[in-house]
Amino acid sequence: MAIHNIEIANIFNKLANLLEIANENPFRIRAYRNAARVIGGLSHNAADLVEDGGDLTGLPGIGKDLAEKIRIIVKTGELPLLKKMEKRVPPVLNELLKIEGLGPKRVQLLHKKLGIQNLNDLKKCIESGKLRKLRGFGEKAEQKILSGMQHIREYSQRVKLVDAITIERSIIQYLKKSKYVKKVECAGSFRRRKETVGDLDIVVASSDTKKSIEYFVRFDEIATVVSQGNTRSTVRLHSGIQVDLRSVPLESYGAALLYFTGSKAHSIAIRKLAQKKNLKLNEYGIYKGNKKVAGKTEEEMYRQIGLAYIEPEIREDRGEIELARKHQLPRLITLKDIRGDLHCHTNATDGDASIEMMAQKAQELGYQYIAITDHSKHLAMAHGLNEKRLFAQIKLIDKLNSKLKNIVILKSIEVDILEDGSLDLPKNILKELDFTVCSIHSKFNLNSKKQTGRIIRAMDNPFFNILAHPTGRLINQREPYEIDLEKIMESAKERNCILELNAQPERMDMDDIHCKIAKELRLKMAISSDAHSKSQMDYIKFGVYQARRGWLEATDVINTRTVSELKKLFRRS
DNA sequence: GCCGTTTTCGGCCCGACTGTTTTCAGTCG
Repeated sequence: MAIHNIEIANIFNKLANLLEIANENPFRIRAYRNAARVIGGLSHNAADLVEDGGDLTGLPGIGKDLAEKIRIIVKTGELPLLKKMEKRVPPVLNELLKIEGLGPKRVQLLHKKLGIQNLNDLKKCIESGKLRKLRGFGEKAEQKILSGMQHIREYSQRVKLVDAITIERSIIQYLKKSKYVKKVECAGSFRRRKETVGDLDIVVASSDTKKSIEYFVRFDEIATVVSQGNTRSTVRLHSGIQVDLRSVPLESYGAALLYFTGSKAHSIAIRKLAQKKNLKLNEYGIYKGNKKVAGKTEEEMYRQIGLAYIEPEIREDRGEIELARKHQLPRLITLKDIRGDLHCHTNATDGDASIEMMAQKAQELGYQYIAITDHSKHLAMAHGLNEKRLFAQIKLIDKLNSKLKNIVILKSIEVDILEDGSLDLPKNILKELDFTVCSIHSKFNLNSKKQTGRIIRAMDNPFFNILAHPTGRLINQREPYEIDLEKIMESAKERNCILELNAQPERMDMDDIHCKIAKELRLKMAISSDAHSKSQMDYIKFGVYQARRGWLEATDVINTRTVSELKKLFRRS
């Protein structure tokens, strides 16, 4: 069984937690956490690298020892040191760490002094008053732990970006009304446009940081104020999401924005870079001795440590710092580069607008073209098109095209890839289309070899153009189906096929890491809304965010091209 | 456990808030 990067990262994180509870060397613990982050953020499978006999010690923070441990995990699926630690420290203590307010030191104390092994023990100790007798615990701690125990599961899921946006908007609108707030922006993974966010990190520039915090905690969507100081505050909203607000003077705004945008890996890397140049970098600025040399803007901060400005979406320590040093960063695609949408449904199947209405929306967005891609007959529940109905739709589009001036409607279909790898409609009708979008809507549970083979066989069909939502995953709902995505990308490249970046907020399929791999393979991608209504065509922006996170430039994305360029691309031979 | 153009030993990113303490450890980001 193949070991994924995330599993290696989980093992190291678990080990780090146990070592911490066992009071081991904090720097050794940090080394494991760092390794977990590095492996978790890799764009290729560490397991493949091990199988190919590659050298892992080239990775930052991975030395001889960790490389060997990774090799053992890949070969055996487990790590002896973790087993050993689990004998020393009951692994259930790992669970206690998930309670807000409980860290390794206190969990260790609870285990040692009160013999607490699980949540139930902990609850009993609080009820019997044993807990507050412990040094360092009091009444407040009791309450915090009790409420923390209830929220372990409730808040564990990350929020989709599309949902976070509406919450962010209302916080920002509220803050902008205060006279103490000069500038405000949501930083963190929200600003990096990750597909999901854990919490919202708001950065404020203020003439009076204390007053701005006092204003913030009066926001009417707040359920509880977790902490409140002169420069920062943490709150929990009624929606369940946590919001951290940080308020700094205007001259430190850039530094605070940089610091709280992260990612953590990026922040640490640039901090180390500053240190090498004998500078100190923190959330207030860059300091040469006691003298502040930057802080007001992010541009100034980057410049001061010898880097070009790095867009938030790629601040992940995945090679961007080295390129910024050489001024060779990619010119990331923007929404303005998009000239059309290549995946849209109408009320002929499961959409809710007509072809004309969708075309009108495309014009409003400033597009040059829109492709109509309704479902094919196999998807009966969506009333998929058979040959006859598709033929009628083709005729209708021809008629509309002869009438319409500023927009071209491309004839297409989202055709099902059947279990044997054949397409759901015969070639004699597919050849009447401008191109096809092909996708899997059934038999999600085939094993990797079968599922991968199914897709590659489909690509052998000369009328196959774009593979839609390549992994089928639904964020927080459904795992990707088992496929060898890298093999599919290579096969697509060989056959002049294109992969879709599906911009539906719950799909965001492919993810950032695979977009970056596609770019490295020089494989072209299409960013598509998969809209089922006029308003959903706006989802294209989520696709652009994801593409930017995957380092894509306009040239990597086919729907930045003109109609005639596209038509040439779709002729595979 | 990692790392090195001051180092193969002795450092390791940095600061805020809370609660319980009476000067600071623990936790968090």
